[in-house]
Amino acid sequence: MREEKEIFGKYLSRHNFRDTPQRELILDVFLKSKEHISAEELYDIVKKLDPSIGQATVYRMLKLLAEAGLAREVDFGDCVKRYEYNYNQPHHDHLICRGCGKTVEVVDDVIEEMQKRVAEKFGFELTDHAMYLYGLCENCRKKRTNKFVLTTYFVF
Amino acid sequence: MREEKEIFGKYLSRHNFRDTPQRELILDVFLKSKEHISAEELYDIVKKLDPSIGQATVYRMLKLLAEAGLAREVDFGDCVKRYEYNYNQPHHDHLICRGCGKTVEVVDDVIEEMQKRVAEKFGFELTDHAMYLYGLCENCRKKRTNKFVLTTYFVF
DNA sequence: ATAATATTGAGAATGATTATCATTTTCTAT
DNA sequence: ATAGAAAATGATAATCATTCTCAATATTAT
Repeated sequence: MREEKEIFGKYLSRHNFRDTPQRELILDVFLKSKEHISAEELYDIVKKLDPSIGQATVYRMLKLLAEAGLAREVDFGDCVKRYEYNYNQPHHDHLICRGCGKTVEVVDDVIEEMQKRVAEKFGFELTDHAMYLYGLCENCRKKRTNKFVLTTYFVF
Repeated sequence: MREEKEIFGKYLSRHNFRDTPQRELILDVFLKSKEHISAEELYDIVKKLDPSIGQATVYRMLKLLAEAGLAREVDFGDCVKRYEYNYNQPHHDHLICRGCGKTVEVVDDVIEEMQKRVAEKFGFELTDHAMYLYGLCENCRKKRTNKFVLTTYFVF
C-alpha cells in the first residue's frame, strides 16, 4: 500500500502532474476495493467519504492509474470499463459464468506461449491480449439440469 | 446466398416473425458486406439503396441475424458492436494490429483445447470465448523502428 | 377481406464516458 | 513566504452507440 503510493507519486512528478487530496483519497479507496471495479462503483464509495468530489475526477483518476501501471482495464463485454489492481500481480485472464456472473482469474502457460506463436506466424509481435472464457459454473449447470432439461439456450 | 436466405426465412417463420422488404434488403447487403461491419456502416450502405429505412431497423436486424446464427458479434474493444458473417464459417479469433488496425483471423487447436481444460479445472463447462491478440504487424514495427527507436509506448 | 399482431421509422431516451470552462489549487522560482 | 504559471477540479453540457416508445403501417392466418 505504501509502495503503491510511492509509485504513483513518482509517476505524478515524472509527468509534472500534481499531488492533490482528491487523488490521494481515490487511490486509497481503489487500493482497498475489490477486484473489477467500475468508475461508477468507485465514485459511489468515494463520494460517501468526500461528497465534494466530482465523478469526472474519478474517471480521470482511473485513467491515470492505468497509465501509471497500477490498474488494468478489463472489459467483460458489457461496454463498462472495469479496473483491477495490477501492481506486482501476475498476469491473468478471466473465466466468467454465463449464468450468475461469477468470475475466476485464470492463467495457462501453454495458452500464453501459443498466443505468441500464432501472432509470430502472421508476422506480428504480440504486445498484449484479451481472453475471456465464458461458461457455466457448477451451480448454474445444476440449476439448468433441474429446470430446463431440453433447453438449448441458457437464459436464467 | 440462397441458402442463407432460406435459413433466415425458416428462422422467421419458426418464431412467427414476418418477412418484410426491409429485412430482405438488409440481409442482402449484410451478406455482400466485408467482414466486421458495424450497424452504422451497414446503415450507411442500406440507406443509399432505400433512404426510407430507419437505422433502428438495421440495429434490430443485426440482432436478429445473430440470434438466427447467421452473424456473430465481435468486439475489438472500442465499445462498438461489429458483426461478421457466421454461417458455415469455421470458428476463429482475431489478431489486431495496435498500429494500423489491420485484423487477421486466426485459430489454433491447441489453444482451443487448453481453454476447455482450463474451464473444466475450475468446474466450468465452456460455452464460448472471446480472444483478441493485439500486436504490431510487420509494417508498423518497421515504422516504429525507424522513427522512435527508444520509445516504449506505441503511439502513432 | 378482416382481424390480430408484428414491424416500421422518427425521434426521444439511455448510460457510460469525455469535453468544456470558469474557478481553485498546487508547485516552483524568487 | 509569495507570486505567477500551470495543472486540477467540479458542474454541466456534449458525445456516441444503442435501445426504447409509440403512432402509423404492413403482413399473415383465417
